[in-house]
Amino acid sequence: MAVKKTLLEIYKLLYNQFGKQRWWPGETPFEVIVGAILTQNTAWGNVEKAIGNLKKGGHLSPKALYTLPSPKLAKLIRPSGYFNIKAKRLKEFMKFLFKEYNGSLDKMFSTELSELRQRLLEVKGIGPETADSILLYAGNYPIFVIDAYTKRILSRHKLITDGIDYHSLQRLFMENLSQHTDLFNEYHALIVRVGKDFCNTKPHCEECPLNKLFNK
DNA sequence: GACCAGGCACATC
DNA sequence: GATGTGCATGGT
Repeated sequence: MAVKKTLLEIYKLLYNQFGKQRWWPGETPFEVIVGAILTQNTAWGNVEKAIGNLKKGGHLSPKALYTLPSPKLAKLIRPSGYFNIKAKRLKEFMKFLFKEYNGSLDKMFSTELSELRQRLLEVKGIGPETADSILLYAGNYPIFVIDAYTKRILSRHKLITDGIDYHSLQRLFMENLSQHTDLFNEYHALIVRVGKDFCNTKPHCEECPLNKLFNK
């Protein structure tokens, strides 16, 4: 199986089509983390509104968010949906950050990759995708993020079976690509890009640029 | 008005 | 261990 070749071809095609994505859309590592939690099963546009509210109120820093009362937080992030549960999840992360690293992202991100990943997964509300988004896009660790688009696109083009689990798919990418943060960063961003533009819920997309690779 | 979005935890079988 | 369900807003 020429998986390695295929994955690289997909990357090149997407890169030529869309160019550099320069992800994550967020100004600071902390904003990336907040965005990663808020975007769970939610359209990014709604997340931007929520983040805008936090920014406007001066709450978008570890200390500020740590001390912000949950009900107030929930109200501010209302546009991102699931606001009660997400307020709780953000608070869980803040408790973790302050308890384990004294509120310092630098300290947190000086932890070794697999250890930090495991610890993040122990925080209630942080699952595999959120943890990996935080690690890759806020912490610059070389880890590949899998999301709904990744599964949908590969499955539409019959490269994977539908029920594949997160870590199997993550292994597929990571074992067949060079372990570079920049590559993982761009690749996932490009997948989201082509996903948003072409591979949405409408069953088939004739215009999908990836059709070129897989004899339609 | 239905359907969906860059998940996750928890209940139930 | 697999499958189902609640969480909620805003855009198409």
